[in-house]
Amino acid sequence: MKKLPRLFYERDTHIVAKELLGKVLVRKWRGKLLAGRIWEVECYVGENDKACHARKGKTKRNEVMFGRAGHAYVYLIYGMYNCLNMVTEEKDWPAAVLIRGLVPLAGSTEDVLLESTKGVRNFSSRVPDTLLDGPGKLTRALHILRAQNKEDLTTSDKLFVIDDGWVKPGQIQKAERIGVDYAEEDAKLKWRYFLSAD
DNA sequence: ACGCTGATGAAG
DNA sequence: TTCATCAGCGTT
Repeated sequence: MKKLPRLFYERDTHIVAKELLGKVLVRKWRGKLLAGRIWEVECYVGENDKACHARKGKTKRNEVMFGRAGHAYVYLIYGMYNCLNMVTEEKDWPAAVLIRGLVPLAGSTEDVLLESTKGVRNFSSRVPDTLLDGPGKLTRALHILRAQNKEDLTTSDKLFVIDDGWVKPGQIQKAERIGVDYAEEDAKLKWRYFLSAD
């Protein structure tokens, strides 16, 4: 199965976001394969988006968003959690898709995920269904840290996305982004996309 | 509803 | 150098 190519990411952020739903995020860590199906995402688009980290221009933290599409943007939030984004669109147009939720894949993957989270601080929840249902939780479970910032998802063997041919059930749902109350009128934009439970 | 936690960027 | 602010999570 092939990694999604550069051209997949080098498009309108909303198209990339919606097409990422149902794809499989793969992380290789210490010889283990950790994976989940992407279920919920959010768009952050350009310097005019008041919720986007690039709203005040390029900084050391967000510079990867200004680069080529297909790279990972990983940052620390609330001093405790890492968030994973996929950089989209053309160079110098800062935009990305935040990965908010995954569904563990059936079979051994769940066991591997559980095994990989043993001993991780604050990891009291051991139920697979609740392991990956938040942007900070999924990075914790897949061991995605700021060391993975700027990783090239189109060439990396440690972090990438594949299309396994799975077909989405029903329609893509749409809602306001979470936790962006500070973004004034942009807080109301329905730029969160997710699949409904089946 | 709140505490945890520390990088970030803006102010001084 | 200090300070308020966070794209969250878990427990009350």
